[in-house]
Amino acid sequence: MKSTITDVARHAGVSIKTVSRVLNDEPNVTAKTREKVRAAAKELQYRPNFSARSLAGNKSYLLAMVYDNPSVEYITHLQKGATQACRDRGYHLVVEPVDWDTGDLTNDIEVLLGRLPVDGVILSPPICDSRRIVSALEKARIPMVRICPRNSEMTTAPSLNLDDAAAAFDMTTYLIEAGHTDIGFIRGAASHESSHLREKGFRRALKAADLELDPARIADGDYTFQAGVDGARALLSGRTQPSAIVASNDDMAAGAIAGAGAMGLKVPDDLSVCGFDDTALASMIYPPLTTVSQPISDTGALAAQLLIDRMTGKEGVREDERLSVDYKIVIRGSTRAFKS
Amino acid sequence: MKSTITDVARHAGVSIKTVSRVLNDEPNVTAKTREKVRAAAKELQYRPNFSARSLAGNKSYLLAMVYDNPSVEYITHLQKGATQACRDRGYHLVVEPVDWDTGDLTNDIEVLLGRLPVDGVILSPPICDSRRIVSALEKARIPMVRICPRNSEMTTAPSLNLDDAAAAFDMTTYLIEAGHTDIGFIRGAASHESSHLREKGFRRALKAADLELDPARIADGDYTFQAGVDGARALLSGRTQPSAIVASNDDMAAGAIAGAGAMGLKVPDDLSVCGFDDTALASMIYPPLTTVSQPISDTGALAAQLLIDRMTGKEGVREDERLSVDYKIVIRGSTRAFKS
DNA sequence: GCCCGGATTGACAGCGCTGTCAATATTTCG
DNA sequence: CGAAATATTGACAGCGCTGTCAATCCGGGC
Repeated sequence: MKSTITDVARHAGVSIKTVSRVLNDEPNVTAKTREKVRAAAKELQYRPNFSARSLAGNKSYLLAMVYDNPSVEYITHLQKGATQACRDRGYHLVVEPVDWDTGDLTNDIEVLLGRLPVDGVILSPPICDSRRIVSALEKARIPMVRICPRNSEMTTAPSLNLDDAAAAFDMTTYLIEAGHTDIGFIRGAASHESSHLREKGFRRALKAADLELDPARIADGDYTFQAGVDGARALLSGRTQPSAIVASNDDMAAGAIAGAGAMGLKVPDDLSVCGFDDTALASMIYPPLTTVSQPISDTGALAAQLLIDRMTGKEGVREDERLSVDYKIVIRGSTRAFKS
Repeated sequence: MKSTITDVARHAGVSIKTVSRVLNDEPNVTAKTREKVRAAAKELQYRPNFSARSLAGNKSYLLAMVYDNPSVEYITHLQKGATQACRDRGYHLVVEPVDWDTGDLTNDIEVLLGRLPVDGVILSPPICDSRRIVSALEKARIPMVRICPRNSEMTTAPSLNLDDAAAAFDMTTYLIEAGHTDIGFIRGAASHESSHLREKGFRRALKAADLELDPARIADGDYTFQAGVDGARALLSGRTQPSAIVASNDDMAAGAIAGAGAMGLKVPDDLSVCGFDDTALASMIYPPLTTVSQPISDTGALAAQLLIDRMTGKEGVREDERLSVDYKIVIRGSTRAFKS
């Protein structure tokens, strides 16, 4: 039933090596031979054996995506994009959730590397900033791509960056242009680089518009709904209140809306609130969130692509790449022009 | 640097076959030999080569999880549980999102099967009900576990069921006991078996309490937020209004709350609303949802476990299993006792 | 027509492991 | 105590493929 490369070779009247060449798109095969082999393979419904290929060629055709659990949506989209890119190239994606806090991270990775010979690793935040993991991978000479790393100097491995600072800048500027001059900000988790970048963009936008920033207008947070509730409460309980709040992600924006509601403030009439990430939640709450949409799925695809092309020695892929992906501001119902 | 089984054998002064036996926990090795081999392996930091093992043993130590995109949370939790179970047993999980609607499902699967020799497949809803996929797997003799299949007769492969009907029954009964007698229901997507079971449980609970069901109290839906909005609008715009609504999932419950709000009804004072699944959303909206919590992650783990144990020929795993996993009703703020 | 260089093809040796089965050690029991 | 039964170990042949390198083929220049 299951045909091997030998069957195909016999069927096509060539050597197995030639069949191998055709299947791997190697050069030095005449068009005619190539055709003959393809036909034979097709007729026999031949599928190369994964393990044999891996063993002989010392490649696994497997990429691993290592992640803690930043946000289910984020991960799912990343995965979706990455799998798609893998599939197009004959690769597969193995998922490896690890535990940043409680688990034995290093051990997890060692087990992974030791046991499964993946050809490359996609590191999503905040894992991409684990020095131990990165250096373990470097030592094992396993190619990797880091997604939105906090510290881009840590390694020469390529990374994909969403320009969080620019996005936060644009979002804040949008509020300013809508007339808001007193704007609060709720920070994300300090362990994510995005938190810092978003805050930086926010500050820069105020400065660009010549607006003072009262330190009391910045509240700590950790990307959870509850942090949004608390953040809003902190920001709104002073003697004066900001007319808008920029939350560092959608969950916190939702929390901020809830928190404001609990204090009797209506969004967007009494307070504008905007989020970040354009998660499903953003359009599931009332009012729907004005937020920043980033192409997560494309990012995942790009990561896989980069990794594979790099291994395959494709052109145009230098060491040490820093790619940026697009974003856009999505304006919905949670923000409105300032009215005094 | 990288040690092979031969190195370990030499180091321990035994044959490679004996090393192999120790590593695979096979019988017929004396405790002393076993110890010696273990020590040697440890000292050399030996890691068996995945591909070689797969090739020689005709196993891949890989499970695939095939899914369409029912809900990101659902999938993420399923994955989390499954990976964990895999890791404990030396397996890995490959994710394979496929496109139920637009894509070429059969082709996707064939490519998967042909290219990657997975040892087993976990089918999540609604993929588990694709006759073509199931029979393709059967033909290829690849073990599978189906999660919440709609049609349990389709194959003898084991399946894991969340007892949706019982959960809906309990949830409805809870509302009835809280004094509600006029209860509306918003259906899930017809393509998911869960939708039908949840409706069945709802109906059964009414009957058990001797309550009439007005057909107008059932609204169609498809598990999306918008469907909840529309469903609520439909249910509430009649001459009389129900005092509670059971939505078939959390997203729709959130939609129902929004829809009711838009009509001037306050939840839970004017209307009780409950959801299903206990997604993160459930505690992120105001009021937080009364909902049904099901151990999705455990289900994923169980699925992987079942698959692996079955292949390994473990005891206590019969063909044709139908396992149920627990659920519990989580009462939060979106429901309250009926007041006339 | 003959020789040369490059293009094409094939023979063969593993990759690192497991399955088979035969060889050897150990135990059991009459 | 010896033979038979059983437990433990090892030799060896692949698994299906790719890398290496040698063999063969082809076209062009003289």
